[in-house]
Amino acid sequence: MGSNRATLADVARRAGLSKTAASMVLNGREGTRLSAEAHQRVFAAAEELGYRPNLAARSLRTRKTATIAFVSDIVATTRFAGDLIRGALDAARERDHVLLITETQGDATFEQYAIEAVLDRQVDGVIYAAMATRRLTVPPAILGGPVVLLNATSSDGLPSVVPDDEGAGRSVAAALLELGHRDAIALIGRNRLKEDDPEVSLAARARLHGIRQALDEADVNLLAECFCAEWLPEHGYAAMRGLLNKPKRPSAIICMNDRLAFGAYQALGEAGLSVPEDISVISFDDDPIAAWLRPSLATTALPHEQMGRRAVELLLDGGAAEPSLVAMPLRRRRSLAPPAG
Amino acid sequence: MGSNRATLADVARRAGLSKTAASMVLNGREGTRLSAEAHQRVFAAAEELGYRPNLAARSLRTRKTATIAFVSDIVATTRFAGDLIRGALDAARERDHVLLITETQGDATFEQYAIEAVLDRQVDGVIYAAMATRRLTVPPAILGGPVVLLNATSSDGLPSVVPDDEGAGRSVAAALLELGHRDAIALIGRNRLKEDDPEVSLAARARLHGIRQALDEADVNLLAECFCAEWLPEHGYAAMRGLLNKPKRPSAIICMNDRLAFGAYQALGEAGLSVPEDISVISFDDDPIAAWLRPSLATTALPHEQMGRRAVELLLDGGAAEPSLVAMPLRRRRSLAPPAG
DNA sequence: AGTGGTCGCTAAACTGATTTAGCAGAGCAT
DNA sequence: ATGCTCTGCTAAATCAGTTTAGCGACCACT
Repeated sequence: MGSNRATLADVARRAGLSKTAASMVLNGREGTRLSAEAHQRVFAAAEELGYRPNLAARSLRTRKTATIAFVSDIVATTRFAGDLIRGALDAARERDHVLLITETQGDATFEQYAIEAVLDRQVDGVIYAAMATRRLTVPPAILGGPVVLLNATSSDGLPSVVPDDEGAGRSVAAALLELGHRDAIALIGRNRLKEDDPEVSLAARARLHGIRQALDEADVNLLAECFCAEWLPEHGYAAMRGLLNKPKRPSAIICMNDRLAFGAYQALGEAGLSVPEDISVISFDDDPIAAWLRPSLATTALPHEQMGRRAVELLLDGGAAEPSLVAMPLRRRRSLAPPAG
Repeated sequence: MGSNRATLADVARRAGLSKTAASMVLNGREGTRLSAEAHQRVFAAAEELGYRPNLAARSLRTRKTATIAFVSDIVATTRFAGDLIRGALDAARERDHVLLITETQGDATFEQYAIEAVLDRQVDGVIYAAMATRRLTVPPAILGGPVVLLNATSSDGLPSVVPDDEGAGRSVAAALLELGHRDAIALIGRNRLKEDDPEVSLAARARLHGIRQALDEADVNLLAECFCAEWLPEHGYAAMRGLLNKPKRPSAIICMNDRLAFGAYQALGEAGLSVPEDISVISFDDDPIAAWLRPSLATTALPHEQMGRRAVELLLDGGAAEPSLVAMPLRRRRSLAPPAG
């Protein structure tokens, strides 16, 4: 692609100057003593020839490629990935960079390949992204240059970007307390594995912690806590059915994510109960289905686009090594109401 | 990143040979007359030094970068995008290529920028992808090299990859006919704009055509056809309510996509009707929600991963200029049953 | 002895930029 | 006239590969 493009030498020749002069003018180098007229001639020549520098040649010399690698474990299985990438893409464009994307699929061989591929291309930095917020170990090979962890933390003291799940937990609990819910709040989605193993999830523990903190402050205890093997609709459905079989019916449900809430809605619908008149529901993530549900589901949004953007900013503009928390905004929707009379 | 890496000159020196020899051996050039022993020494030296070629230097000379640009309008933000990208990523890796991703957001300025950015980086080819299957005009700037259209066609006679929506329409109708549905099949999701303007959508027209074709062959007419301004749950909900208000209740519903079907489910649930005992539902796309619904929704899957893969294959291995259709497999799920006796 | 061919290998050019080191000429002071 | 600085610019090296052209040694044949 893009053969027969004008080179710097062409520009210099047309301007009647040397390559050196042309290079300096086009790069806006300060402290050079080229005349105003020389500047004019170079700019004019570049313009006329439609000159665009050959970045391969430039980066051979400068070791900069204006390219960032976005290495992730699994892009495809979650549709949140798109927003992460989009945020990164936007921020990269603003800084005149592009994104080289690779996926490891959690496979060591693929990871090895992905890392070699990006290092061979001399990227200026690596964003190492995880699809589930978790702690991980960064492959040593990429530590030679700038690295930012996205949706993950590590023990290497690298800058990282993660959502503020604990804050989200507090918001969620506060939203219910505010409406007057107190002693009949149930929680769906406890999960030992996710809560105890930071390499599986950091979100579960943080969300739970935030919820507990806000409830404790108001001196409120949870009515019930349901454990779920996974955070999928079918588990939310089963948990909700279980709750409805108990003597005391909850006035509000907190689901650990929107898919669980979706399942809970199904169980409530079958039981002939209506949201929010009979039971309020609130959850986490702001999955697209949250807005599609009837009634629309109140939730706290994972700020993926902002996170992607922040990661690029940290990488290129530099930033502290401690984790950078991105707020999860509360989306108040129709699934919330004060407890029934 | 990756400074102090061994260079070809280092390898050559260690092997006691010239750069030329080392280059030829490592590239497996045929017709060269280097001794077996020279080969050994070069390979050993490269291995020992952990040599990896500097791709910037190589591509400066060869004008190949082993990099493909993935330029899309707003693909990266939709939940299907992940699969498109993943398929492309996999196929690219198999051929030792990587993907440079940019997004135009349908904005001419961004598109200009994206195209310059990838051309400046001397990519070996461009995959130009659209979020909605449609006809579009390719920016002339990228026509200098290989281009493949993904989820789109154009009048430029470029190779392209699109889903077989017409075939999917036939499968959907056939699935219902097979179960015995005949005179009470309703369609939700007619839309003039999508059907008539190929720059908006190619899917609507093709799906409709496929459905009609299969029904005509069986000499069956649609009971009703509902027009929807958009293909979102709320529109499916409204359309379904409208259908239930009519004297003759349909035995089966075809929705033009899963989001419409989701809305239809909501209306059916409120009306106290059950799927599939009272009404069968089938649709298009295989959105993740299709499997989460209760009962799970039968649908035809958009083969995004395969499409992404095919696009890379066409680009690198060459292929015919006519559109390459990728089959949309039917997912038989619980929302289908014979019409109620 | 001279010629031609093959074998195994290398020197040097080349890709297109950036960057270092330095040159020619003008102006000024001594 | 000499030395000095300043101005405005350029030659050449450099980055790390690929590729072209060709060299010296050895052998066979006339």
